[in-house]
Amino acid sequence: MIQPAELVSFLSFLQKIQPLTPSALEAIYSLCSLIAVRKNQNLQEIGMRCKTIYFVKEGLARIFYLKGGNEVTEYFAFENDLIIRAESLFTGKPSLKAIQALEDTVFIGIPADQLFSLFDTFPQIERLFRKIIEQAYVHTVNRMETIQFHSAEERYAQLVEEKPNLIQRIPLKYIASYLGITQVSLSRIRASIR
Amino acid sequence: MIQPAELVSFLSFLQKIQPLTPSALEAIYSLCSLIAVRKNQNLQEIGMRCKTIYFVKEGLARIFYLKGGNEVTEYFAFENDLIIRAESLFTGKPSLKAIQALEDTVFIGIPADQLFSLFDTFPQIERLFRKIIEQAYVHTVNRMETIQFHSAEERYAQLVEEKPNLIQRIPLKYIASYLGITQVSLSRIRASIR
DNA sequence: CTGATTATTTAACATTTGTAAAAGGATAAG
DNA sequence: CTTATCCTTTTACAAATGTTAAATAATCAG
Repeated sequence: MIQPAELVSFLSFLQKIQPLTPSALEAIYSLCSLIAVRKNQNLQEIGMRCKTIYFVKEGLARIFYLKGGNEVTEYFAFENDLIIRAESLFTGKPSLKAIQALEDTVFIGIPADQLFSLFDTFPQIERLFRKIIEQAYVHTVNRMETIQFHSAEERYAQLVEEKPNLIQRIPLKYIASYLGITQVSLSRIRASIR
Repeated sequence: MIQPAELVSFLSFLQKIQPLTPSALEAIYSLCSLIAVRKNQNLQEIGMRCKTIYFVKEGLARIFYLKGGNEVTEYFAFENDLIIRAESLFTGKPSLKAIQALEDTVFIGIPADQLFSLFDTFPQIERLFRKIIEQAYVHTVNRMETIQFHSAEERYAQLVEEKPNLIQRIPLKYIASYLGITQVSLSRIRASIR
C-alpha cells in the first residue's frame, strides 16, 4: 500500500494547476502506483502502446526514439515533471519512443484509461487534464520556435540558463540530440564558449 | 443575423471531434460571428491579447511573427482549419504573433472567454476543446520532430506531398520561413529537385 | 500597354553543422 | 592498480545553409 506521504508532491503539483475536491483527489490517489527504475534502465520500451501517465517523484528520465540507428532525445523530465508520450496516448498507436531513467528514479504512474474514465464523474479532473495539455502545448510551440530560429549555440546557452543542473546530470550526447545537433558539434560549441 | 447554413461546415467540423447535443450546439452557434478580411490584411495585429478562436470558413491565412526584422510564418490555415494563437490565449499575455489573410478570407470567430464559460454548463464542450488541444499538441510534437531531424529538402518534399496546393497558393518567402530556412535556400532546393 | 513594384532565381562567398577517425579523459570491474 | 569500456574532445574535410547583391520573372496600378 502506498503511503499518502509518498504522493504529496504529486497531488500538490496537480492542485496547483486545478484545485480538486477531496473526493476527486481520492479518486486520483487510488489510481497511483510507484515504480522504481534503476539508472539506464527503460521504464517503457519502444513499440509499446502508451497507456500510462507518469510523474517523476525522484530522479531524472528522458523520452527518446531511434532515428537512423541513433538515439534522439525528445524530452528530459526532472523531479516533479510529468512524462507523457502524447503521440501514443492520444492516438492509440504504438509509441515509437522509450522512457529511460537517467538516474535511479521513482515514477508515479496512473493508468490513462482509468484516469480518463473519471472524467464523466469528475469534470474537474477533465479540466485539470485539459490545463495540463494546454501547458504542454504552449511549451512545445515555444520549443519549436527556439529550434527553428535560433542557432545551436544560442539553444545551448538558453538551455544552460534555464536548467543549469542539467549539464551536470546528463551526458553530453543526450543533450546534443535534444538540441538537434551532433555530439561533435556541441563539443565544438562548448570549446568556443570557453 | 448569421444564417445557420453559414456555419454548417464549422459545426460539423466540431461534431466530428466530439458529438454535441442540440443545446450545446445552439450555445456555440450563438457565440459565432463572421469576419471577412481582404487579401494581405491582418485579422489580428501583433501585440494584441488573443481572446478569440478562429476557424477559416473560406480562404487562407497564416500566423506570423517578427524575428530580427524578418517575418517568420508559424502556421498556415486553410479552409476548415482552426486558427488559435495558443501562446496568448492560454497564458493571457499579449500575442507576439499576427493573423494575416493570404487570400480574401472569411473567418468564424468565437470569443474565448464566452466559450470557456460554457464549460461548466456543458462538460461536453470542455471535452471538445480538450480533444482539439490534444490534436494540436500531437501535431506540434510531430512537426517539431520533422524540423529537428530532417533536412530542409526533406521538409519541403514532405510539405509538397501533404499539401500540394499550398505551393500554388502561398508565396515562396512565406513557405521558406515556415520550413525554417531562407528564401534563397528554398529556391536552391527547388532548383536542385528539377 | 507601360512602368513600377514585388517575387523568385542565380551567383559568389562565408559560416555553420555534419561525418569519420583518432586521441585524450573519466569511470567501473576485476 | 590495471584494464576495459564509455564519454568527450579534437582534427580534417565535406555538405548544407546563410548572407549579400544582382539578374530575371511575375504582378499590379495607372
